[in-house]
Amino acid sequence: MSQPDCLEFFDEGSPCGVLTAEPLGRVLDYLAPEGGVWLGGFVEVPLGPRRVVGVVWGAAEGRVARTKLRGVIRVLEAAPLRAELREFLARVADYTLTPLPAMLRLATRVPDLGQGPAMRKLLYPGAQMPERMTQAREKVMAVCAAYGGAGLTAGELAQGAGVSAGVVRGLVQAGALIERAAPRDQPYPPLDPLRAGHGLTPDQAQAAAVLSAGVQAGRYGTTLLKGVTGSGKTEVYLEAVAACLAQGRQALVLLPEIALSAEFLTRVEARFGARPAEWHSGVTLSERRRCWHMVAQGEAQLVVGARSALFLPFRDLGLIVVDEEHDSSYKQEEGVLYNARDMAVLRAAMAGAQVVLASATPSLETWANAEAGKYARLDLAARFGPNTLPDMRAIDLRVEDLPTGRWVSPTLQAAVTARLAEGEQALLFLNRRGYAPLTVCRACGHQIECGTCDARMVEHRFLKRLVCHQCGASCAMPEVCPSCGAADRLAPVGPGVARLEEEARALWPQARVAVLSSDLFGSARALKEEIGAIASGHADIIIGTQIVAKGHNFPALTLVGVIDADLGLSGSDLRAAERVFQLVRQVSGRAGRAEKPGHALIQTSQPDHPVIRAILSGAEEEFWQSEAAQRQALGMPPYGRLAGIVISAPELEPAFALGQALAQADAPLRAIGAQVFGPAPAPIARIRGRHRVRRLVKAPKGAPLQSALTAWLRPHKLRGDLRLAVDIDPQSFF
DNA sequence: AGCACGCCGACT
DNA sequence: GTCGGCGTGCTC
Repeated sequence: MSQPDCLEFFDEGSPCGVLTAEPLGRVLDYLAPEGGVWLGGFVEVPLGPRRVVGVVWGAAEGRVARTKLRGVIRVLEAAPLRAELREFLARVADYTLTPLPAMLRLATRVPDLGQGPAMRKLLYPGAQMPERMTQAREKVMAVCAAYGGAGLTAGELAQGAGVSAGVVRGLVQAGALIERAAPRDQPYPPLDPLRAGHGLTPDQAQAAAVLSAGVQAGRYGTTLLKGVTGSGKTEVYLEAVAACLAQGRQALVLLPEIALSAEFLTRVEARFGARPAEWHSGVTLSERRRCWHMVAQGEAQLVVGARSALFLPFRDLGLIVVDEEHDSSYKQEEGVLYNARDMAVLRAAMAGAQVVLASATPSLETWANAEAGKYARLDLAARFGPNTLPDMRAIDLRVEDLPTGRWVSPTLQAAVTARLAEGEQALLFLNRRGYAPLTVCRACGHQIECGTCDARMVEHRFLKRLVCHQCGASCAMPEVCPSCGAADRLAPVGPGVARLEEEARALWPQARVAVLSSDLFGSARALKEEIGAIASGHADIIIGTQIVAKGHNFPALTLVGVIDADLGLSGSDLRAAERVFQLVRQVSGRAGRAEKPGHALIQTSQPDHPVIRAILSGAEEEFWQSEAAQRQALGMPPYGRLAGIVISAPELEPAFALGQALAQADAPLRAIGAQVFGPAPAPIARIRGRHRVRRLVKAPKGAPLQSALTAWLRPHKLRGDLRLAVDIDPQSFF
């Protein structure tokens, strides 16, 4: 074997390093199996009494004597993990301070990886009919004939005919059915990049040409594609996808809220003549397996997926589109804490791919990167000329003087009534993030909280129960106040979706009211159906949380009422202003998509707040500039670096004590000029019975934050039930 | 993560 | 005397 080959291939009996998804923290050495194994190959290895799946990660570490090594059991059929993805996982692990096994688990979340061959037996009608025909046999043959050339498994056939497996087996033996081996996972139908796309305006065509040229160059590059809803962002970046497919490379489109992809997939199908591969929590196990393997074999040209699709084993990735790049759901907040938008840029840089970050309201980080010249920037003009922003006005809640328990001001009420009279739709938007309506006793002021979390309980009128929005625990609505015993004095305070719905039904009894709230739908499918029904006019008034602000098209919608724009403005949240700006802007931009003029009414008690003023004036660049200046002065991201250290334990005491102890030896942090804040209760101070304490570390922009954190935390070994998690670039602050 | 080993309370 | 609680440690 020549020298370079030794780096890539391990001959039978030679030691190799294998990474498994077990939380061991390092690679284990095994002897290569009969026939040898390639670097990156998926293998089954013995681990203690168990057999686990792993990946040949590199040369043997050599810390265990060769004679004591156990052998690889077998090499799996899955395509080996490519160097590009292995390196990417290692880089993400380093950046997020995540153990490598956890990264491998992210990248191999596919069913049946360790299971049998990628082939299965399918049954087809045979040449002859069986000598003895029975009713059961006839049913089987009829089902088989109905599916013709497609072929069915024995199980499917038996189930489809409503007979036992024995009947099918008998027919195979009699030669009436013949078995043929077929690949378990079928390739996706080819997408045609040359199909005529949507007619683009000259503006859009030019932007598409710039993006396509970037893709054709075959190098890394990131472009901010900025344009309001309706400016044709999707059509433009689909042209970049077309250019990528035409090059024979693979493309990935990331979406924040996969529940909203029904319309999107239809648009992709219209553009390319077939549906792309999908990757998100809603797809079936077999579709998931098919997607993963086809991506690895290069048989999936385009994947549309949620953030975890970023870790699919692409063969030749040429383009990543991050749609609605500002969306906070790109930040994974549990388990491996990563930001898919930022990691998409990293992966693209490693794969020599282009990135398109699309948004009407980019995050400050992306805006600043474009400003600094690190990203290119393309601005799309609104499709219907410069005056397509809706007519936006603030409603001063200090003047309107709403009675308690009412959230729709007379001005907003009149506007909605006027829209309904025209047969148009109105949206009442609730910025509910970080905000839970309280259930308060009017007699003594007692507030009902969840038994295991610090979150307040939210009333579900329909269910007549209180539900914790943090852990999902629920309890029956108490009849009397648990504190003072007063009967019938418990009342919800603050606008929850259910309360707003009730008010809307009272104000407009003749109108059809629809509620769009993620917790009302058990599945993405149910949500998709509801959105489709609303878009086609099955509702007059839509009540929703930020779920409606994520790229959906309601043609008859001409009025948006923001119920309480103050909710996100108070408090110490770093991104509060940014988020309110984005949400209101985006949801407002939704009004008047069609020919009818749009209106946005924003209820606020701070109409002079710079954020509200920027929203109303449409002075976007000014908003970002002043926000950027503020962050820069404070040394906050993107002009400084942040990390959260979250310590959790069943009891508050030990968690807090460890938080304190961390301050004792902070030399590694001081060495890089970092400051430590806290310890303080974490954004969610208690989850599922665990108390959470957080310290925040702020470091200068260029500082080696990760290595300093590692050095700082290394001496502290966690005893008992204590857990410690590092959150690089935290998103949540309240 | 599993699954062992190992050292202290309530049972047949 | 044993069964079993889960604390600590190992897996090439």
